[in-house]
Amino acid sequence: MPRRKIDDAQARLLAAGLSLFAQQGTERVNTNAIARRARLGVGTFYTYFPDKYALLREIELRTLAGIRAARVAAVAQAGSQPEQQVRRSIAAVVAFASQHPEAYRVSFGRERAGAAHRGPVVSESSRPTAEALRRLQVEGRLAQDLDVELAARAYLSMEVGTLLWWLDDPKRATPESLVETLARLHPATPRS
Amino acid sequence: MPRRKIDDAQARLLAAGLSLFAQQGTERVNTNAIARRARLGVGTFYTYFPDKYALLREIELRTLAGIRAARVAAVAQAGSQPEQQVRRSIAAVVAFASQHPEAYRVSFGRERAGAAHRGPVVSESSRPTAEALRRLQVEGRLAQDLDVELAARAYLSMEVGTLLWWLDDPKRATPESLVETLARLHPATPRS
Amino acid sequence: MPRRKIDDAQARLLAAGLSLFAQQGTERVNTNAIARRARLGVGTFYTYFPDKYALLREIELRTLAGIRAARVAAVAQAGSQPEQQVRRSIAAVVAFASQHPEAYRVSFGRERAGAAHRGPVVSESSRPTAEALRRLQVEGRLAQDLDVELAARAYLSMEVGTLLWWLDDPKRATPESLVETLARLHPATPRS
Amino acid sequence: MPRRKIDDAQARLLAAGLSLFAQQGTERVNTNAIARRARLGVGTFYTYFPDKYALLREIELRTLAGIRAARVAAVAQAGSQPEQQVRRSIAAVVAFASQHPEAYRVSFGRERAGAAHRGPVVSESSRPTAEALRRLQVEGRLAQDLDVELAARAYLSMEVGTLLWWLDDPKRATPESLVETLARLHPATPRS
DNA sequence: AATGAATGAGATTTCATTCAT
DNA sequence: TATGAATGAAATCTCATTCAT
Repeated sequence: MPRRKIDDAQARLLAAGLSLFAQQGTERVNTNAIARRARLGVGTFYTYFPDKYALLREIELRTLAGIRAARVAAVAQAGSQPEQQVRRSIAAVVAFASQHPEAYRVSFGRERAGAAHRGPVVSESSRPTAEALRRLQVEGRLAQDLDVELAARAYLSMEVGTLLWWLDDPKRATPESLVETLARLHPATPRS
Repeated sequence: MPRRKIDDAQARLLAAGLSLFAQQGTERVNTNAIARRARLGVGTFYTYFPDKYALLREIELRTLAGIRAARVAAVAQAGSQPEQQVRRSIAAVVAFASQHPEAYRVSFGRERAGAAHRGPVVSESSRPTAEALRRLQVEGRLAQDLDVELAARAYLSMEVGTLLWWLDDPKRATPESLVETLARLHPATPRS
Repeated sequence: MPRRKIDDAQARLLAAGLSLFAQQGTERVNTNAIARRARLGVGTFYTYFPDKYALLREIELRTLAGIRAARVAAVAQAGSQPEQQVRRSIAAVVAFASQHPEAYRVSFGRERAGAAHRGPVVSESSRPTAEALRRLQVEGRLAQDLDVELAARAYLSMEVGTLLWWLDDPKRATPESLVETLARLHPATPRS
Repeated sequence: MPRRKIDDAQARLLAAGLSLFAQQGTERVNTNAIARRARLGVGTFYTYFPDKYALLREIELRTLAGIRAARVAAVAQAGSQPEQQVRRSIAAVVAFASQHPEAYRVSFGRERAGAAHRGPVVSESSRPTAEALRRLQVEGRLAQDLDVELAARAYLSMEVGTLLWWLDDPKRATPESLVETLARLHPATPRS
């Protein structure tokens, strides 16, 4: 009997799942296919995940964590200027999506929820963005009557939607123009 | 066997499908359930639609047409001022989503296209928005270097994403604040 | 409402059934398709035939009657010589199959029986052949110990099987060579 | 869940299919019934065969192989005399049909291939018979102008048709009379 | 007599999950 | 732990037949 490190088997299942979900869509993929792709027995799948959607959720959580880390690092590198922070943060997400297109699409894509996919739908928290906007408001650099919660949520929707559209066909735009456009439309960015 | 007015059966199936899709999600609903809800025989479903996704597509197309019509009417009522047009157009869509929450969610929701849903995923064309932006650019009322195609697509993502989030729990915001926020973030809206 | 002569409707259904059965096979064809092809309402089918297999049976019976008539005419034209009669009879059947390939294939072909096809399977009676052989036996022109019933049945199997094989691809042989071969192998034909 | 010897399940399915096909006909039998008869789950059928017709085809191929082997053995046992070979070969097939009536009927019977049965319809190759006839022709023991291909095909049709007719009711003839009659009508057999 | 919308029994097929090895 | 043959609930789709018009 094959003896691999536990993490090896789990990692193989995650990779297999990610690859198949991205290629064929969440619903068209079944657990047997994931196990086969991972070169594991069909029963082994259930040693690591209770079902297909648990694996999907794990992929989503890891993707979210990756994006969060990328944002934090980018903001840390940026100076204290809000505009600089916004731009760096956006650039970090665009880079992430570019480097992990499968993970991004599987985690945020339309072809995503599933028959029995119950748990809370994964989405980036709008908290950090909302708080950053509030800080600007306090400093008087942003219209006082803007609903920052709503604006933060709206901005994130835009970011996700635009990146998914871009990943559908990366020739649609350069990463630079994406960053530029998203930055300009960001609530914190002043316009002429 | 029951004889009803022609097209009655189709209308019943559309209504039943919309209702069930909205309640349970595209994948959890099967054709038998739709037919039963419509008080029709299981085979009758297939007299009107080749499969579940054809019905879904029809719902989507009707929703799209409804939104388009609402936008056109709103813009026609607005004067020639671009800002007024933008705001009216947004208000029209918010009203549509508010009045047809099931149709909006089923047509645009993350609760996704699904397994065999092949046809082109429905999404509003970003054309009209892009052209409106371009006109403003020509008139010098919008930054010359903005990528209007990209901005239009980004704006629509924002609008859809925000409305879906709102419909998940309409207490999250008033329709007025939604319109206000979306209008402010619209690419055509100048900021202080 | 269309008013046609009764026989017209029945004839149309028979023609439509023959054509569809030959093209697609007995099982792949359904009553709705037959009615549609006959340009009649789906319900009209049941005015003339209780089900698909009744129509099939009617086709078979007509085919058998046609073959019988052709044989009788051929034998009548032949003189009193048995060999001449055999050859003419065979030629008549080959001509029939050649002129009505659909009817022959539908009536005798392998792709024939059906789910609920109950009635007696259609096959040419071996009676006339057996009696002709018996007459030859009495006259001392055929081996006394030949089982004429069996021989007659065997010959008919050969004729039908060979003609079906031929109709599958008529380039396989000329009608003349078919007649020649079948005649030579006929029990009544002397060899060497 | 039950664990049986590998291939046991396949063998059970083949036996169940043969039995049911022979009893009720190819079309009246469904995969569920086959699985049930084999005392296996409905899904197990699809582990071994893609559909009903794959199982049927397997039965046909095995039948064909069995007949071929029986013929080869019989001819090997016979001496070098052609007539002896012909008679032994026929006797072998009659014995096979007698011992495996279900397999013979299912494989060759009018109770036809059916709806979706696509693969090449099974039939014995007429090659060996044709070549044997040609050899006799070369040796001058058979009329030079006989079309041996056609004669071989005709003979096989006769054999199959006669055996099927016999199996419909074995009281119709003794195996010996069948062999005798088929042998006499065989193209290679001289007549008085 | 003719129609065709409606019907629902029944067949096919998939796949998450189990469990003896 | 790992395995994969076996399972059966459930979904899709077909089509012979009915019957109000």
